[in-house]
Amino acid sequence: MTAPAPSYRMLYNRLKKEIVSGIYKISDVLPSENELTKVEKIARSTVRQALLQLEKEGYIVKRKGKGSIVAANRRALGVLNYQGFSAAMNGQVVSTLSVQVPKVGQWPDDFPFTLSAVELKAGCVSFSRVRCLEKDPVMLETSYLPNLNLPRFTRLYNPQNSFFDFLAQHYHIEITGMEQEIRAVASSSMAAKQLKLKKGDPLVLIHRKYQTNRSSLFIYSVLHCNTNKYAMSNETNSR
Amino acid sequence: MTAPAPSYRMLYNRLKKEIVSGIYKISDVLPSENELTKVEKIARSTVRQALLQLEKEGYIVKRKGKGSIVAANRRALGVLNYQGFSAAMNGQVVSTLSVQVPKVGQWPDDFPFTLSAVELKAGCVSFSRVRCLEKDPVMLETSYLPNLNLPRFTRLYNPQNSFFDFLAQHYHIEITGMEQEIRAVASSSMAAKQLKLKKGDPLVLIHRKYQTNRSSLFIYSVLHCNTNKYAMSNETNSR
DNA sequence: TAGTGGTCTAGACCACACA
DNA sequence: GTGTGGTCTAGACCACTAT
Repeated sequence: MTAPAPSYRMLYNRLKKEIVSGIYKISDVLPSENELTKVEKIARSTVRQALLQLEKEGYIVKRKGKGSIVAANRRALGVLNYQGFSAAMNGQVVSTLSVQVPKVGQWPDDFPFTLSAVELKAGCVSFSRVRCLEKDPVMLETSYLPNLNLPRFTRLYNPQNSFFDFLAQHYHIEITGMEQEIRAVASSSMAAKQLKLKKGDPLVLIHRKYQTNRSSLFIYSVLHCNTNKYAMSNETNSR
Repeated sequence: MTAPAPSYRMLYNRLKKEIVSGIYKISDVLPSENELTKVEKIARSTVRQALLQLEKEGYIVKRKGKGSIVAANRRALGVLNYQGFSAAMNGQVVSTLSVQVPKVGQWPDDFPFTLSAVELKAGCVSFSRVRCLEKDPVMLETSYLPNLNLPRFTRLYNPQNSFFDFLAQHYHIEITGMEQEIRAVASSSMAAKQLKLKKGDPLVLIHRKYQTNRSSLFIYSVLHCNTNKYAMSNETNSR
């Protein structure tokens, strides 16, 4: 059903795992491109494709003459992550609280994305979590996905664990892209409560739509972010 | 002094210019990779490097079996752009107001980035502009750069025009990367006035540091964004 | 001087879109 | 079937970093 992962993707996954799990630590240097070329028995441009993806997502920075240096281990795909991860990494205090366990229901009436007829008919599985950095709640995340070809999801998934890792292990679903919209809003009483803010305090509100390797499966997230203490940051490079 | 641009970069610049200037319009299909390979007399992977950069910045989307399709013409490098560009593009109502013309002075005391001794000593050139979409002010942008090897900048540069284009044409300075921090804040009276908001309304505040092809030259921007009508958006893809 | 990442070539086979 | 972008190979020369 799902296509076999291309080899650059497999190398990317392996390296990402080794960074996140701490086998490579911050400021460590990854094996060089030539080294990986030899060991993995793949062409250098394929190695570079994997490293470019890791760089794009902020796991490594590449320095000419030096190598690929581990930067931080992000949780989020793509663009926005929490600044201050190095501090968080020293203290290791990153935690996740479950606010609403996965439940099956209808899509919200005010759902901020347009849904296909198939998605609408399938109904919706949703769950909410609060992410904390150094015990400060910084993000309230509600995730939505269509109730479609995901047997036993609500029973098997524990929101304390990585959602994307779970999807990969149980259903061979991989995230291949994302689009998002970012706004500043006054916090609702619900969000304010979870993030320990006063109602009306400014929040960054992010709507995300993730693409996956199942071409018609999309995953949606709504994020409320308290940026008082930790800003969101990212980096892009052209060459 | 400045190195000659690599050929993928030259193709990237040419295509970007042709998209921004309207030679290619939204939903037009660019010449195929094979076509560009022939015409430009460069290898396909070099063509792909240029197109990948355009895709990363949102100028095009690539579709297997179809081609590279023009998406929108962004003003900003990299990550965040204003949603609703298609609407803006139909009406063509994108305008820039000069709030503060370029002036030489000291760096602000509360400057949000750490500066090198050289930058500090050189002093600072700054200017402010308001960007409007459909006559709605959506962004107040203040740009800062060190007063260093940029002869006659304050006399020559007109803030109505593209800053990056000006840097490229007069000094051969190209933007090669960017990092940014994003926060939600309550608007100051100054920002509220320029963006036609009430003081205290939520704003997206962005601090940006741009890298250039001059290895020790950085350009800084502080953006206040009104996201009531137009959200900021972006897209990332892994494959 | 040796090793690194950056750029580039000239091919190849594949899955997908479309007529 | 033809053309598209996606993946991949096996080389090459360069600029930069470190010793």
